[in-house]
Amino acid sequence: MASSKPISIVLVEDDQGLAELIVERLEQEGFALEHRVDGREACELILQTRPDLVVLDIMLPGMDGFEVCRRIRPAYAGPVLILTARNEDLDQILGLELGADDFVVKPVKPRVLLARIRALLRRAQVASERAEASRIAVGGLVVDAGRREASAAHGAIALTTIEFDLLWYLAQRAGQTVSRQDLYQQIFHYDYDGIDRSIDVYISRLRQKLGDDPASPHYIKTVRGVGYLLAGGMA
Amino acid sequence: MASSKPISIVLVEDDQGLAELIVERLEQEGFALEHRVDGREACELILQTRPDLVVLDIMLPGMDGFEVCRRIRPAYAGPVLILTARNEDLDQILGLELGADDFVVKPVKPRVLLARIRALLRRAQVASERAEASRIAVGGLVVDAGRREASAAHGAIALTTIEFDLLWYLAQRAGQTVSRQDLYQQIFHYDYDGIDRSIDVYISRLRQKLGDDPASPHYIKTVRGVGYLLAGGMA
DNA sequence: TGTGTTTTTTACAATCTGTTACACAACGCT
DNA sequence: AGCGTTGTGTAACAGATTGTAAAAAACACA
Repeated sequence: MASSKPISIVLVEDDQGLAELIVERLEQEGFALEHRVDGREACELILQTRPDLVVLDIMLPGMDGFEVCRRIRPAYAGPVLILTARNEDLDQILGLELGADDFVVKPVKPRVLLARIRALLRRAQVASERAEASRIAVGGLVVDAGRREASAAHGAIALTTIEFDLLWYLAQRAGQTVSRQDLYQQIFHYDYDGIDRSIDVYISRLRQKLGDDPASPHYIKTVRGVGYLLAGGMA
Repeated sequence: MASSKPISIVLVEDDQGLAELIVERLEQEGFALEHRVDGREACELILQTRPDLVVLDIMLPGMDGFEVCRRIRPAYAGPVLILTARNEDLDQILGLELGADDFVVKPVKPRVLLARIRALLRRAQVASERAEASRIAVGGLVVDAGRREASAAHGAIALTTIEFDLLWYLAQRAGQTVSRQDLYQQIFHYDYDGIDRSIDVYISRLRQKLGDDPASPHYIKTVRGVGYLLAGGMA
């Protein structure tokens, strides 16, 4: 646990007494704390410094916690822990799906908060070790490995296991042609016999689900004699 | 949670005779004991395995009990019971505030030790129900181990024992595919025979309660040929 | 003991996978 | 352009896997 750089946490809380209590305890535990009272300032700080975790009070002057969460979420992937005074807020937190990872109801005991923080950090650790990236965006298409689904402008698209694996593999190599052999190896884990047409069938089904016309495809292009390629890349 | 799993205790004690006595008696009571003589080794073991309780002698070769306590405390939140030979040590224990939760003066009678252990575990239980990561928020869903229920935008959802255990296990691994085998092992505590369909039935009921459509599920996705996955991860 | 709930089993329906067949498109050659 | 050859798209089907209703068994509790 004792790594070179201390774990950084941004605390957004307008109650000075509580904030001090929390800061003191967490620093004592070896975390590097930054404390902000104002929501707008906090947003900036979070987006600039990318802390390992954010602790966010809902009731704030200027910009409330919900808004802060919404604002940082697109660009900040770390865990967010919400502090809330009233139980009623839970409905909102859930309803808004604003991407909080946990929440603690006030009054907060430092020990409780600490335990939650540790749990979140552990989860985040696991999540970040697990993959290069769990989400790839390419040409208006988002492929999400955590949810095993793709999203286009229309909305989420449910994919079967093989469909997803295929698309994921293509997405990781967006912009380059991927051979049938490669795809076959990847999907079935043994060599391509040169006869099997199943890859073509899955591609066909994928195109159907993505709303792609094979004659002039938006996403999955055919490379005759070789394989396929997912449009995108930065070429 | 898993009431079937035995309570784990790490004993750090260099007196072999006493150690054996304690180990024997506690194992007889159904606890899972790990015994270490060396302080440094003990530290490692504790931090790695996170036992439910630690019994720690003060007089140790290598690293003394005080030091062990200080070292593990930042990362280990469970109860620590100190064994001490001399009455004088009490001052130190109390004065240093090193975070021990109770202490027993040698010579130790196993019956006394047992009673203290039980008392500590009871206390820790209460504390952990409030504090420990007994709740996981993932993609608009909150799974609460304290209440053994889930909440979505609609509100709280009552779950049966198995339904909850299943969901909890999945929630802890949100974003990863979990095999049927794994789930079966976790729920029934013996190996999957490859025929039993009960996991599928529970998943079905969970989806029903969560309001999830299996054809394009929001929460629990099917990974054909393998198992299931709860959509999520961080961010 | 009776009543309501949860667990487990079973059977059948729905969906997904992998194959094949055939239609069509692209290419090469004359 | 005409023709054969090769490659790709996809409908259709059989087998495998998963979804779920329903019945039976086990359990909980008044």
